[in-house]
Amino acid sequence: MADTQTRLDEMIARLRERGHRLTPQRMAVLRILASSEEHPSVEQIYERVKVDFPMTSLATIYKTVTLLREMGEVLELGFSDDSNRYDGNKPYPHPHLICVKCKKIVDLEVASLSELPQVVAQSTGYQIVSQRLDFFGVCPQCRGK
Amino acid sequence: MADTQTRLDEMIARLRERGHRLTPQRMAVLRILASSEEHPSVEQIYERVKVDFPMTSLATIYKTVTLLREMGEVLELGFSDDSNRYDGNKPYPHPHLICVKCKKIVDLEVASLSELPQVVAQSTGYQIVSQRLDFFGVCPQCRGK
DNA sequence: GTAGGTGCAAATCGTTTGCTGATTC
DNA sequence: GAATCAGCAAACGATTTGCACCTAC
Repeated sequence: MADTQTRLDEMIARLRERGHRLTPQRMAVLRILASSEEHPSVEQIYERVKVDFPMTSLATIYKTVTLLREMGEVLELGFSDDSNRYDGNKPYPHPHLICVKCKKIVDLEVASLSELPQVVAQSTGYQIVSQRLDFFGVCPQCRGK
Repeated sequence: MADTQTRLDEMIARLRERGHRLTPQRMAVLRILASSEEHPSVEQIYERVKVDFPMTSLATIYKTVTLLREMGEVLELGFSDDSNRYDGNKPYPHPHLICVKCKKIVDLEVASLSELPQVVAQSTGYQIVSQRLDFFGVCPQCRGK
């Protein structure tokens, strides 16, 4: 994975290109998304931003995250029964492993998964544009309890 | 796939076992879920039930679908940005192919996908309890336009 | 007869939007 | 200085819930 600073600079550059402003609140959101491994929810980003900027509103976090999603700089993992989660490190579709107990989400590195889109496209005639590969389970930490 | 009547009888039996009643509205929902290939939304089920029972309310459909989901007799495909979709034929997790244009959802039969849970479990130490494998693309019909 | 179901309306919850005043460039 | 952004509150849309009446068993 690219290091945090590089990714942060990348996102900043993309925003500037598009003529967007870099407010302190927005910078805080970018920093969290560039550095976090745990695929935070908007609410979690909000709580962390509030430490430095207590006046920040939830709507502002939503607006920045939505903007980044539309720019393709953040991957949204939507859940119909829970808050959506966001990945600013690898903003393209990739497999995830989700703990049903602690809700932790980690990236899943399994070589055979990367060829799936082509296999599916060939065997179905669909033009594959995206994918969502989630495995739900109990993580080793939660199993121990 | 089991034929519609068999699946319908199965669901009816499971409800009876649990002491649930078979009202006309509920029967209509069961029939739709047992027979439909297209993974209908609650709203779509509602529209079809209303043809025969115009007094039916949306809440009733929701309650029946929720009951069946909790019993494990229906698979819920949740979408954070759209209505959830339901599969009463194969109520266990399996891969789907989703057309991003017409929203059609079809089952995806690719042999290599079925071994994935074990592979993931072994390589990660997680105890896999479920999965969600969705491929998004443009179906052949929509590509033609 | 009674537990469970229906229909209606109100509540919920994550997310989005409209607007006004503030701020970045 | 002007366009964009922040903050607030209200709106949204899918789903859930509370409750009074009804009906399958």
